Amino acid sequence: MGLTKTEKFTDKQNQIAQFAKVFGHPARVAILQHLFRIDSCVCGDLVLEVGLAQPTISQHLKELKQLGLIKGNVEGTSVCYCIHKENWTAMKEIMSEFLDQDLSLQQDCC
Amino acid sequence: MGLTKTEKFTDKQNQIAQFAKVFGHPARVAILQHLFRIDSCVCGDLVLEVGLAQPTISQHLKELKQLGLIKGNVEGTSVCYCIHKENWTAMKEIMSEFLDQDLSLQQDCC
DNA sequence: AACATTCATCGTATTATTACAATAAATAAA
DNA sequence: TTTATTTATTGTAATAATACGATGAATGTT
Repeated sequence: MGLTKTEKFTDKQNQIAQFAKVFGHPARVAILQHLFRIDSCVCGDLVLEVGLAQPTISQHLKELKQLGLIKGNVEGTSVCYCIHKENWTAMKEIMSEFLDQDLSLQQDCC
Repeated sequence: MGLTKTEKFTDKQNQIAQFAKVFGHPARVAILQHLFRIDSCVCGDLVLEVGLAQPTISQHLKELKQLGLIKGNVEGTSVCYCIHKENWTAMKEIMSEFLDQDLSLQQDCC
């Protein structure tokens, strides 16, 4: 069917998956890393930086924006993007809770 | 096209995306959480726990195994799965480096 | 106003992912 | 050996994701 059965899972599980999915493409990872590296906001040079076509970058930016991880600000003819600090921190909280589960209890039976 | 242009990105970026992608489905999140919760290994009751069909679970387990995040051990007619501790720790290292980028330098111009 | 620049959106081809029925493979139990 | 149990694999239908050309929208420049 190709349709994720969201209703079978908890809100938390769906939320983790949603964040993870947006990081599940190297272009979006590259975009975010670039936004972190450049301490001011950045616009269309992401196209040059990442090396994909402009509509493709725009599409990836849209997904990052929809999840709230970045903000976009129109500045004249270009658009300035940056990390959404508060939301990034909130996301990190959720992802860390998942990633940092206690391994010491694990039996490693295999 | 629908084909990720892996060659445009660094190994690190592709690796981050690959780990993130496997967490990008709530069923796999649920499977991993269950493997963490149960301090011994677990087999086919993941089907009951998660609520998807057996071939679907088997497919998700395969992906987690291929990335090295879980191990599977045949025990009689059933298979015992558990977290691969070392690889999980290594993955966490890589993901943390990405998630924990320094926000304090960010200008928040938008 | 006319043109240029930058980004978003639309349309669409291609590939990937998800889910499951059917079936095979492997082992245990009778 | 036959039967049951458990998991993996195969095949396939349906949906999602990726990428980009073409085009539109918005603003700046001349």
